[in-house]
Amino acid sequence: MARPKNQEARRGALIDAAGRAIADRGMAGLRIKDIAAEAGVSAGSVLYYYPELDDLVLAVHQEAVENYLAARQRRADEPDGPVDRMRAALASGLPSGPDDGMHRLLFELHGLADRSTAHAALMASLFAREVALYSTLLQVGAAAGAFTLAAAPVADLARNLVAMEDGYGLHIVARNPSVDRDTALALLTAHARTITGCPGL
Amino acid sequence: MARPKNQEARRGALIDAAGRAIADRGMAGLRIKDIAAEAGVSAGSVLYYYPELDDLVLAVHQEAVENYLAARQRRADEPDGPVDRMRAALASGLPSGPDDGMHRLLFELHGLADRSTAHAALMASLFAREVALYSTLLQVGAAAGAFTLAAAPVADLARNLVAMEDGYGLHIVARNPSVDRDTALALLTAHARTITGCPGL
DNA sequence: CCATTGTTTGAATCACGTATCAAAGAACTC
DNA sequence: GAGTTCTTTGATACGTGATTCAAACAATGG
Repeated sequence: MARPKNQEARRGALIDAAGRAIADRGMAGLRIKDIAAEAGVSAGSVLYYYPELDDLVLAVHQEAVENYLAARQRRADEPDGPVDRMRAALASGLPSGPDDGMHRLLFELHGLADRSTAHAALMASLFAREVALYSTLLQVGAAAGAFTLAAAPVADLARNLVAMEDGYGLHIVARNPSVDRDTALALLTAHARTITGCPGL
Repeated sequence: MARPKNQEARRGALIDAAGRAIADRGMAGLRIKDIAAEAGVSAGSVLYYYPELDDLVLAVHQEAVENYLAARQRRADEPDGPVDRMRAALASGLPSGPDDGMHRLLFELHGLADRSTAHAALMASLFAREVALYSTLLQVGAAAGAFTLAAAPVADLARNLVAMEDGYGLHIVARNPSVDRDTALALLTAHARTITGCPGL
């Protein structure tokens, strides 16, 4: 036998390539040759590793969710103290601008959820984990005395934060001229200040 | 000469048909024959009225924005008193469920905004007018003494409401199992209670 | 009821992307 | 370096949807 090589690495490269292709052509305009070009191989090779294109897209979604979540967690863990951590978390949830690849990708994939339970599950998991992230931050901040939480379940406050984030993210990525990242962040932060009663945010 | 007939009506019918087709096949899967079938005509007829399919889609978007906004305004104007009006407004902003055609349509069209300035303008206009709707309600409620607004520009409070609404709407339409309409409405209402200081909401 | 012009259709054509496949190439074993 | 298997490619076949178009079909004016 022979050729035990790096199938795993190739798959990974294709996943990355497909992610880029989706982010800048959109799901609607996605062509196999774009993925191939992005990965620097021929169209045939893409099919060799992913005879079913849907599997590739699903892999892209999985990767994207994990990477995005890991990056947010990392950024939120970086600073010291609940206040700065909350600030970091808020900042990490909005696209850097209309061309933020990760957010573009996630919103595109998001759109598959209503017709695919697998994608719906990924989207739901992303949401749940973002909620968990905020829940923890709120809880810790309250315990440390930095936040005075409104009289509502922490999980509810967290869900509202994530929903607002998603809403603004959508508008930023869609190039709504009246919603740029900076104003969105300011508004989101203002909301966070309200629910935490923490003027330092 | 002859045949002065109802070109206008035909166009309208096609716009409706296209709207339905988009809502249930998605932009990605949109085929001219689906629109034709939905309108009960042949594919050729669709092209006869809209040689450029993009024009039809744009018309659909315009119609959708106007109709949606008009419906919201109507529902919000119906009750008496600022509190009930606010409640109606909040209820009118979320999809009735994952199959709410209007919301499905709007989110699909929303996705075109990043590659088309015309669509972006429509989306921005929708956002702005929803913000205006909430701004007015908040202002009136405050003037009437029903609301005690948080110390922030009314427009900012309104934008946050719309953003949260959009975020939840997205999840509902995408069939996130942990976000159904009823919980979303409860959470949105809780937020509205917080910023208005109005327990009656 | 004929002429004119707007409308509709279905068939034929075109364009483009996916899927198939045989042949060439590369890595590894012995 | 011969043999074997995995990998890659480019050419080709296939399918689907968009587009074109000539012919049939109405409605209206005279």
